[in-house]
Amino acid sequence: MSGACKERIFVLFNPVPKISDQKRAERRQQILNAAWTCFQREGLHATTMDDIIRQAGLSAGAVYSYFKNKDELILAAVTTSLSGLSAQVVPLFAREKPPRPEDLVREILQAVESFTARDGFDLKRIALLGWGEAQRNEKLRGLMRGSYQMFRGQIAASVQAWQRDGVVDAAAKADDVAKTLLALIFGYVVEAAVMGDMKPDYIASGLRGISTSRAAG
Amino acid sequence: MSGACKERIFVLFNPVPKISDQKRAERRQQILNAAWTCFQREGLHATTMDDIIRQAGLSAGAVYSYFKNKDELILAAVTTSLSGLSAQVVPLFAREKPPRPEDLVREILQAVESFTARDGFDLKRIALLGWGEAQRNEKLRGLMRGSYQMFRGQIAASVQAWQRDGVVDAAAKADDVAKTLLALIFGYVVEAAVMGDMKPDYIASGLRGISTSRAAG
Amino acid sequence: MSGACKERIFVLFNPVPKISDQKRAERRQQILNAAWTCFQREGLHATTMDDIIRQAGLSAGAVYSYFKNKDELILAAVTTSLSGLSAQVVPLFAREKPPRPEDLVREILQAVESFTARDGFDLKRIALLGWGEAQRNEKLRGLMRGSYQMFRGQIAASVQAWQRDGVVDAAAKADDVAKTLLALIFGYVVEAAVMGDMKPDYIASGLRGISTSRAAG
Amino acid sequence: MSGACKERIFVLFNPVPKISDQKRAERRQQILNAAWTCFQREGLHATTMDDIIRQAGLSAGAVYSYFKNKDELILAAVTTSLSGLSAQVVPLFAREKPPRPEDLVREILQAVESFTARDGFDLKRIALLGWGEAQRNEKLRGLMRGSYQMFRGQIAASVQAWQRDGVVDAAAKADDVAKTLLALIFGYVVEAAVMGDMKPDYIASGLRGISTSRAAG
DNA sequence: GATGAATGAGTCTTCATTCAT
DNA sequence: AATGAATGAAGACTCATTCAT
Repeated sequence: MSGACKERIFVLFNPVPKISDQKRAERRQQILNAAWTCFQREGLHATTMDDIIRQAGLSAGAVYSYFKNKDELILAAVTTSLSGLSAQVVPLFAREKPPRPEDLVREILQAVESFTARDGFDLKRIALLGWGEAQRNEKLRGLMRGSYQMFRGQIAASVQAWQRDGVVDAAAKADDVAKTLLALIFGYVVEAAVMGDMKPDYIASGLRGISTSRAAG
Repeated sequence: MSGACKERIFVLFNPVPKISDQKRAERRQQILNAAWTCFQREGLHATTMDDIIRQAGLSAGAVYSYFKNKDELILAAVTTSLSGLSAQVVPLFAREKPPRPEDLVREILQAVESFTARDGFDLKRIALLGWGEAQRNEKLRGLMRGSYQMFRGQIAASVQAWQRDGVVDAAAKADDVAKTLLALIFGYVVEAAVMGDMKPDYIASGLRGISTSRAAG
Repeated sequence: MSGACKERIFVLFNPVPKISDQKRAERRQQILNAAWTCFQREGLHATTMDDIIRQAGLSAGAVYSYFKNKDELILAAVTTSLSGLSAQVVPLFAREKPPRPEDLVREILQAVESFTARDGFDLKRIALLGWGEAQRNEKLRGLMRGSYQMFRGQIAASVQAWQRDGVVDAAAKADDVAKTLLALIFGYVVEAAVMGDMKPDYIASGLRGISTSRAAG
Repeated sequence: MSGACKERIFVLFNPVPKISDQKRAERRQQILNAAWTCFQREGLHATTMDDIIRQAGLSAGAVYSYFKNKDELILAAVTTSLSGLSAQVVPLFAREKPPRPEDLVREILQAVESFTARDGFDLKRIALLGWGEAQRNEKLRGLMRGSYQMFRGQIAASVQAWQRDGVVDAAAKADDVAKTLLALIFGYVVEAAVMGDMKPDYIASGLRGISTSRAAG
């Protein structure tokens, strides 16, 4: 046995070929991108693992080394888009004083738009699919509720600030207003996905229209 | 007794075994109910035909004699719930003068609730799944857009009435307000399905809260 | 109970509606025609009972009252065409003296053509399918062999007549010649069905060509 | 020993699991053999994919990775046997001078026999089934016609050689003779498959018998 | 670590046949 | 006798996942 050969064998048994953490993260993201592309095109369950594998340009084994099974990939695809969106929205609530309701909503929707518009597809559709999936997937539902609960809380805080400033009726229940604004945001996502003719400005404009005048008939 | 006799003769000369139209309609509805139950429990594509067949208590062949294939059953399940809902909502717009925005929205949401609450399940979930499916099913998307377009038009007409009465800013674009209110309705469905803690009143209350006071900071 | 009613009931239990034998035979033929049409279009096993039922313009029950099951219908369709063909060909052998080989073959092929050309389809195709089916259906194979055995015998008798007249080499084995001529007839059916450019005259002409001259190279 | 070492390193850098082309071809042939066995036993459409899968000793998925669907497998089974047979027959026409008609026919039939006799079954039956299938399968019919057209052309060339040598009447139409000889070959296949008592020699003998003597009655 | 061929349980759908009316 | 709705076993095909190389 020659020295050169020994070296080689050493290489064989040494865990050197380990991919760097960064490389791993990139690969994972590559798979998630492929999954998003396929999911938004075909839906969560009508997409096959093979669709995703081919879209990612990897081998089956490779994909399965990043995600244990399809359910986990679905979960990751939905929650990642959820958390990514949260990350975009959170800073909007960090300001000392929130802008007027219609402006806050517009900013949130713009954040949604800027985060969801991927090259070639639209993450809003993933949200839509995710909501449907949450009906049957307890884990996802739990994650989702937690995330939205937090979001609602932040909106409610803004509402209270508005109430202090007289922008919103002090007698209103802040929680109801928060639920209403969250519905507006969710509804925007649906309407944009289904009808296709939506822009954040329309909602801002509509919201201003409703809340401006106030004489009873 | 000639009655019994007549019956027999009727049988003799009438090659009957054709099922009555009413019976057919009932059977169809029975299958649709089974499909709704399964779909809202498992999602559109994760539900198997066998699930539906067993839930309906029929044979495979029987189900397939009412719906050509799974896609058609999905289409029927979604569009039927869509049109059923329309039927509930349309009368609300038939009145000479619409109630105030928050009241109209509350009534619409109540109609949604009363239509969607089936024994044991909730058609709002079907709507959610239907929106997701519309992303990949052109026919469904077309049907859905037509239906919602009409709905929007009716809301816009109410908005114009409100503008005449000074309830809504006359300078607002009625279409934007209509889009906003539709978003609110869609969003309510999502939030109710995902979070589970919604009632029409919350939205009515929240909407009133937003629109009452009006002094800038 | 009125008298009229009794009469009616009498009618009910009396086996009057019995269809006449002739009517029955006509119905049977109607079904066979439908089966032939479907079989030659789609093949024996790719044809469904429903195809035949619809083609015959009858109900499932009606068809099943004439043929116990699909296998029996296949058997009847093939053997009927077989025996029908036999009936056409037999008279050709009844003459005291057979015409020359090429003429006998031509006549047989013409009989095949005239029997098989139905309006809109071609029973030669049924023969083709029948031969294939005989590979797996013992009963059909037995029937077929018997029929062809008899046919061969009649050809062999003609061959012996030819040999007495010096038209065929007296040293030849009559059975071999008979087998050869039968092959020619079968082959014509195949070639006509597959290639589509065949006429009895071509075979007669070819046969004459082969058998005329006789100098070795 | 560095040999073992080299091997390992080769494995390390070469992402192999792709099956070799030869292995693939073998697998394909294994499936085709299984299909032939099943088809000739049960017919094309009465054979189930499961029959073939079990006969091949493979899994469903494996078979489907070689043939897209049943129709493609049928097509491949028939055309492969067609082209395999062609390959056997073509050399017989490559000689400068064709043997006498009965000898050429005998040689062709012997080639048919030697090619079609597989261990345990007989490809002639596949030909029979293929002819039936060609009635309903346009693609197969096209392939088949092309192949037989070419075959006919080669026979016609032999006929012309015979005519130059005075073996066949110079006045005969070479095409008719070719069609006749092709019919003889097809018919042999049918008669052998259906009656079971055929040998190439019988046809050769019969053909000689017909063509030897020539005095009219 | 990486590959992609192989597996086989599971899915959709058809269709021969029956039988209540 | 006649009908055609209903049955459900069986067939074609897919696809998530594994594992030998």
